[in-house]
Amino acid sequence: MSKHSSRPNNLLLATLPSKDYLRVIPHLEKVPLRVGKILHSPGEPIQHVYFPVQGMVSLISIMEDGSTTEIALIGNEGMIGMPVFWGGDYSNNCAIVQLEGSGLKLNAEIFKQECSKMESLQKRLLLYTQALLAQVAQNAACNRQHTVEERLCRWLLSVCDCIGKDNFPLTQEFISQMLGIRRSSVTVAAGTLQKAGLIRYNRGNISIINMKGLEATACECYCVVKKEYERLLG
Amino acid sequence: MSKHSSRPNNLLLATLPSKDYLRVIPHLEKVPLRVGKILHSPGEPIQHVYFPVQGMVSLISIMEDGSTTEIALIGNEGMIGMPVFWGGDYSNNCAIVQLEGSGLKLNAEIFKQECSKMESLQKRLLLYTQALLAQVAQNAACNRQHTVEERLCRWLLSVCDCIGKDNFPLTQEFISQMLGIRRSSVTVAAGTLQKAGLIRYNRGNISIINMKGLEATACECYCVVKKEYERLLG
DNA sequence: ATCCATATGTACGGTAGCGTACTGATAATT
DNA sequence: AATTATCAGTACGCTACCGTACATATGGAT
Repeated sequence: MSKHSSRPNNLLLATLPSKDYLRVIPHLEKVPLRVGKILHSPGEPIQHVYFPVQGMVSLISIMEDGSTTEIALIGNEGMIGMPVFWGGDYSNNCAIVQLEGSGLKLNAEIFKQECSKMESLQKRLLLYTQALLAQVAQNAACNRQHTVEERLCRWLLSVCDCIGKDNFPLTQEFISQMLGIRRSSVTVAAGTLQKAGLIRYNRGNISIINMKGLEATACECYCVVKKEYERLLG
Repeated sequence: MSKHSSRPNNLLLATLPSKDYLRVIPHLEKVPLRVGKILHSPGEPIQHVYFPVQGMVSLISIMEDGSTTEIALIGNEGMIGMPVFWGGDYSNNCAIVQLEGSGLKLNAEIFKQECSKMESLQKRLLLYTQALLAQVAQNAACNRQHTVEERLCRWLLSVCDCIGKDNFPLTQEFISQMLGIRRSSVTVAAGTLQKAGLIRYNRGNISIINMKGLEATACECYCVVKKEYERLLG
């Protein structure tokens, strides 16, 4: 295997120039990302940043009454702990692992030090910031304008892109918390999609059967965000 | 008047160290911000960035069907044209002036050049980025979880903070487009608030009468975002 | 094989907000 | 003063989704 292909499959890191890449790597620790693990909590200074390699992490907002809404969905194209980069140390959101995987962990202080010396990483993270914001902004509008079924389709497609598989273990309860809706609303919408032959549901396992069909049923937001990620992060 | 007090009342610029501040100022052009003026359009490279001094600018998302949703609300604490700073050159959103005012205009290329040489400005804009994202994220969750009346209260309070006055000219039609709802839904909600003695409405003019009462009726999102702005931008 | 926890399906009244349409009020224009 | 355009109030049927509750299915533990 070439030196290049031995790079971790996190796209932010993978595109660093060799010089900078070699500089970060000794500080990175490969860790498993287990479902339910909270990578940072609202209001608490972030101790470590993570570069996901596999799996999926959700950024969620939790209201006073406990209701949850997904703000953004992050996979191996991104980084967890951006407030460290921005300088605010923490945020009001919660980063939680939704699909098993692994990532590269880095102490926040070391990250700050190294980042300040690496223009390539800064540039990359600025672009990633814009992509992330595009996603969050689209969510804000989508939550206001689109139906449960449209949003569910969009979300399933996003998950699919995020982990690069067309089947994944997720309960309807889980999904309902991401979409900020009732569990039984998910059941109904998922049932419709299943009858239409777009997905198959099996006790906590979803398979995407007809990707094109899902895209047609999803709201425009899926494509809008996907294109923007491609434009910004290539 | 001291040299300091002659600084423009844009908080991002106002807090720069003197050295850097003096460096930017010759490039800034004071311009009026007239209602309806579009400062940048979706998908089009941003030519100028703006530092609002007075007035209010909305960042809005426009769907394929023409429906609009406000993503963020920006006043003299912020900057318009952040994609230039992030490196993506443009975004999918539209920046439009909602309340008359003025601002400082700066060519995007010059901004990039100067910004790359000024660490103080970069740091400040990174913190502002986090604040902006906090606002957008809260909107995403708020749009999902809260009622029209709660959101209207929140929005009115935000406008109030943004321009520092308790009365402002805004039609219900306008507000409905910001909140992503029908005009007549605004009428009903505003009517309730008026009967409760919290606001007064007069043919395109809103006065806030009972600020505390409005806060009590608004959702938590108002305070959450306000506190985060204070924490990050002090 | 049985039990149990977990996951999913279904039902039903309730309601917030929509789409649409029409009326009434106020300011600007002639 | 009369006309017009803009803005706000009201009404009404409709729909998507909620809150809640209960029934059913399924895989893992005993």
